[in-house]
Amino acid sequence: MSSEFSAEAIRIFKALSDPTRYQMVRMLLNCNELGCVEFEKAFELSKPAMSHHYRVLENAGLLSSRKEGVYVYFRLDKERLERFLPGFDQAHL
Amino acid sequence: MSSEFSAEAIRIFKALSDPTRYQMVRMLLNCNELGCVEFEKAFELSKPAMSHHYRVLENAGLLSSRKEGVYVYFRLDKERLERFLPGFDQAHL
DNA sequence: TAAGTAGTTCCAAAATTTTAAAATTATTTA
DNA sequence: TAAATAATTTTAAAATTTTGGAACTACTTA
Repeated sequence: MSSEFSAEAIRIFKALSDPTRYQMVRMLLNCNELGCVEFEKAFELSKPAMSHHYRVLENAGLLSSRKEGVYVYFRLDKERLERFLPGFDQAHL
Repeated sequence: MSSEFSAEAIRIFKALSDPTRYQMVRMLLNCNELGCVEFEKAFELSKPAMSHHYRVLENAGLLSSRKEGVYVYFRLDKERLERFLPGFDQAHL
């Protein structure tokens, strides 16, 4: 396994090692798509804090975002999740 | 999925989110058992730093240790790893 | 028993991560 | 165009993690 893969794996583990982000990913396992509004409702954090978490997950390649007007929606890259963490969806909900 | 599980999962992701510890676990996927001597040879870190990493992995329940005389050896709890990260061994080496 | 080696614990520092206030950007609508 | 709202970026602070020196514990052996 290449060291390039390792770097990616580490970024993914780091992304999932925060309770907020771990929960966000779990929420996205159920829903096809979720918006900032939903996430901000679920976690009692400021917008900048939430924005930071979106970015960490996006940088790990786990989230993609879509803008609809003034709202932003996120999707989970389940294929990538499955590649690095096969069976995550089964084990973690 | 219980919140107790989540807390455990987070501890496991945190444990694996450090490059040294991630590599340690990968080394243990191959070897049945490895000693501090081997780990200290593999990573250019001080003994206290290595000791810290052993503890983080043990607290996550991923490592168990055995003392033989003055030497300490570690084993990976593959069952636990499989429970929280099914297929980790396949995906990560 | 004294000396030596392996590993841990204590402590403080350096580095990183998490957080939110303030300012900014982008979009909608009055 | 001006006002309002959603989200991001900048900046700085608080919190956590990583690291290693010094001191300590445990075990072996001379």
